[in-house]
Amino acid sequence: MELERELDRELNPQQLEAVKYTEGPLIVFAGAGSGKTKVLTYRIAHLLKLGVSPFQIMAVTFTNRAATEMRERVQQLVGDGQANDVWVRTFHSMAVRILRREERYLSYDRNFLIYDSADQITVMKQCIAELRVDDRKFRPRGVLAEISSFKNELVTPKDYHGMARNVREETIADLYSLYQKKLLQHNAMDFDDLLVQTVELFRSEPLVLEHYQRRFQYIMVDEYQDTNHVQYVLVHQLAGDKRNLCVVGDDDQSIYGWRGADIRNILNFERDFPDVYVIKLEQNYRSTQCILAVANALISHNKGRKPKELWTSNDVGDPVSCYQALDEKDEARFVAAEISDLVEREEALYRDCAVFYRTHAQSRVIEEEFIRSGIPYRIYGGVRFYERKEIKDILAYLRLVANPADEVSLRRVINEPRRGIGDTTIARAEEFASSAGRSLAAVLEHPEEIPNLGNRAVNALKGFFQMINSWRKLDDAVSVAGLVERILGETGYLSALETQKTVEAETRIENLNEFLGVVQQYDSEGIGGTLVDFLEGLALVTDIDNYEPGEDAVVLMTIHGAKGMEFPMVFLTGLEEGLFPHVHSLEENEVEEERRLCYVAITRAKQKLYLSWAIRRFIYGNSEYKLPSRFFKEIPQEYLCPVVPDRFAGHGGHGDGSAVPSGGGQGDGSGVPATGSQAGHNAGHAIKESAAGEKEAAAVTAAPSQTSFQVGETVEHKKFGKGVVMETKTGPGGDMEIYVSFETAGFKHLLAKYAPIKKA
DNA sequence: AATTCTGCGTTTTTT
DNA sequence: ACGCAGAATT
Repeated sequence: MELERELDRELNPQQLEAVKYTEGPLIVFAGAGSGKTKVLTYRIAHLLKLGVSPFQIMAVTFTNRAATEMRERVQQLVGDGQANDVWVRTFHSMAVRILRREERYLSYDRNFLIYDSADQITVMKQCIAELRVDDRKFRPRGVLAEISSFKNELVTPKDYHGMARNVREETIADLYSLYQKKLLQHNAMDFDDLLVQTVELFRSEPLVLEHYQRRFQYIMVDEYQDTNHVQYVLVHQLAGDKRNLCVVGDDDQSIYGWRGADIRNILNFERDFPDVYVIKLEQNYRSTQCILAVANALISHNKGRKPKELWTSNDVGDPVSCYQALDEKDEARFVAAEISDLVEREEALYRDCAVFYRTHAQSRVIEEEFIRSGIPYRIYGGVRFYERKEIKDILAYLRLVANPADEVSLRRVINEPRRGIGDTTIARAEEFASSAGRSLAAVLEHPEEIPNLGNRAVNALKGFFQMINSWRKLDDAVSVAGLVERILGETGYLSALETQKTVEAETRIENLNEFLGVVQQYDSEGIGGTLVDFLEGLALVTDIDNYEPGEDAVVLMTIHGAKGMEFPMVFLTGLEEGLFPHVHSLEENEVEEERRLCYVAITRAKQKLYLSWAIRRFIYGNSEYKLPSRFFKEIPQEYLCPVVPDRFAGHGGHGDGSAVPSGGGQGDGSGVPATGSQAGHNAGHAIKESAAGEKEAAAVTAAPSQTSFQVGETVEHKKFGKGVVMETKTGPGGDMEIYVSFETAGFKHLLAKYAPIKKA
């Protein structure tokens, strides 16, 4: 009743149709900013109003952010009680949920962990080493990328063994098999496995599939253009014969081809379901006419797309500003100055502004400039908090507690902090494990059985596992935060950092405290609460999911990260040939995907769009000259407005036109780093010399006790040749240190015990 | 055994 | 420029 009125008021005819067409297959081609999320949320609300149980509705998204947003908006429409029971999840979290629930059918243990890409690389490196494969030809990242595409296509190791056509492919097949074997042994799945295992579960257990098919009467898929083959199969399995499947997407926004997304999934939907009902949403509610005209013009250069053209009843708006920067620093200065102006003139808040770039590497220069100009900002993506060493260490401990088979974590922490379990010990255990046909983890738990192991190593191992096992017993009794505190204390990890007293160690302690805060937060929320749940949450969440719209800060992110968002002011940077479109995409017909990426970036802007490129850019350590992106040429010039960089004229003091800022900019750009780096070098040498000097001074007072070398003695070094001992002293370990002046090699500081020297 | 040094390949995008 | 792996150094 109330909802009905709201539907009529809030939705345009096409949107309304999409909301009300609930039975049978439906595809909604939803252009950028056409109210796609609105349709999905109202559709869910409408289904609930019709009396459909919330348990019977599933909405699948690609990001947690999209899932959260959708869930919240449904909540606003219908109230908490019902909204919470609707399955609004990402593909991966949906898969995990099903797998955990149906663990009895899996060959994995119920506490299986999710391996992230760093873990995957660790495992793959082991596989490569174990098969004695040439690690120049087969690099972990590359092999994993291939394996990932097999998984996306549901090609098993066995399948691929049959398909391999040459030695290289056979090797890949072997690596694939071994990799899967190891993951199973470690009781871990990678991201792709989550989906593959679910599909396989449904294939081998028709009754289980039937259960989910019966349960989920209405299925909606967001961003359908980004589904890959596994996801496609999964969706079709779930939809079953009932076919109450509604997919929403936009072929022009398909930007995950590199991850196996198959644009044909959306283009061929009408073939898969001949009776499909098709709705197109072409009215844009987000952007100005200018921005939209630019976007339309650009995307029209792609072939093989569904013809469509967005329109809007919004204002014409300002033309799109273009800036030709001298280099990446100049570009950053332009962005910073423009944002400062906007905020000063009260045309925008910081949080209204977003800066997009093609690659993460571009963010640093912009960040530096923002710091200099005092602009609050927040970078999403990039080096994540959870990728720092200390965080990975504590996580590895937690993972090992949750999952004894997790060899990747075991190796990581077994000697961290140092407890006398070195490479030799591990190597011996490995040897024994493979000869006995047992896993490394299993063998290490009973060190007395390992041949050739010294008492010290045996005791160290026993101590280590006693510690781990004591935490395992605590697992359910104590909160995750309690566990973290115990681990940090009992391992001596924290005290080891505390004694270091370096700035770096301080930062690590701070990071660990921050992590503890995250854990305490999790504990206090009291949902689920188990260690496994906690670890799973971390594995499936990314930085970009933590976007806080309330914070007044400029947002910096890659264009991929920006998908699904909108900002009043958008700065799209680095529009250069080779960067955007990226070199890696120039060969094949991947330029179209780059163009779609550019289209996505442009259509994030509501009010004002800025495009910039740099004539010269520092890349891979040297300065390269760049050409403007081809995308500029694909936009009609009448919508563009070049920005004359007069704001920098003050630096140079010349009076006119374009020569001035170039002079001023170059002076700034090249002068600072040149003197800076030179000073850095000199300072480096100076510090080394003075340090040596201090040691010399100290050496005078320290009397050499059990000396085998004396000051003034002539010695011969294996590599440095003849020299004269200038000073001797006793080092911290009681070993003799000597300072020798060699004839050819110069002055050296050596440790008598190790250095290959003898009296001449 | 652990730390520092050196040479090499490398970066597109992420659940 | 940077991070990593293996070598050199302490």
